[in-house]
Amino acid sequence: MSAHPRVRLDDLVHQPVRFSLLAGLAQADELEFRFLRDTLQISDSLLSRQASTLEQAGYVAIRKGHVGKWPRTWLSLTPEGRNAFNDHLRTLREIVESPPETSDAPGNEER
Amino acid sequence: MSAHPRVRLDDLVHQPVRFSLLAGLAQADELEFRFLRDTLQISDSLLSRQASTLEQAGYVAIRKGHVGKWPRTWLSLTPEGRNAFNDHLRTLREIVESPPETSDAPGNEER
DNA sequence: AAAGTAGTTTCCAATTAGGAAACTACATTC
DNA sequence: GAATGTAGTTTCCTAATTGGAAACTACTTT
Repeated sequence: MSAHPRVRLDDLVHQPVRFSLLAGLAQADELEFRFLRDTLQISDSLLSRQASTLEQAGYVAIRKGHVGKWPRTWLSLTPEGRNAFNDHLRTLREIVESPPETSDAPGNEER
Repeated sequence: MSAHPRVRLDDLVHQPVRFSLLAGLAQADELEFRFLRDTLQISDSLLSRQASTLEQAGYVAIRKGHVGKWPRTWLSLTPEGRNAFNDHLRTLREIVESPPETSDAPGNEER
């Protein structure tokens, strides 16, 4: 018996804040920390930690630079991050679309 | 400033076990408790609790009956459950598809 | 010196997930 | 009629997660 597709869902990707963050990055080369914080409507501390989490997982790259003299941080998706995100979307679709197996193989008669 | 679609995600729907359960029910009129337990590969206790959670939320109907003399339980989606699930899918797509707002409205100049 | 920018880290409370074990209620078997 | 099996349900418990607040770092401007 094969595993239910659910078990292939990536918790790191599934969590709504991170899912939205990755979805944003999947459509832009790079996004600013503050832009993400504002559009996702979360605190600095939360974004900072979620970004670190995703960076540690190898899903997101964090680039530090300056605009004028001010520090600034940009996030982008790594290739692995893009794969993880796309795989996750595929799995979600699979869960939504695959009909429940009627399992009328031998050995499943009513009792 | 309008809310990010993420905030419209329904936690009750989003959680992977419940998401998969609802996805299954969305494609079948009714499914047996044991069938769901086996295909989702979870313990009886977990399915029992998730089913109750979804029932209390009004998303799932639980029907008790007998097959021969043995008790049996079937789950089905209520209309509200179907709406909640479909809304959730719409929101997921919206998050995935809506490009990050470049927000070049006045007042967003570089510093 | 004080206040502001741009985050980061620590702290904390609240919630959740999920298995194990115990329990209910009825049916069958020895 | 005592033990065992079916079909769940409830209670117990541990581990992990979520997310804001507050404190902190480091540099800049007033």
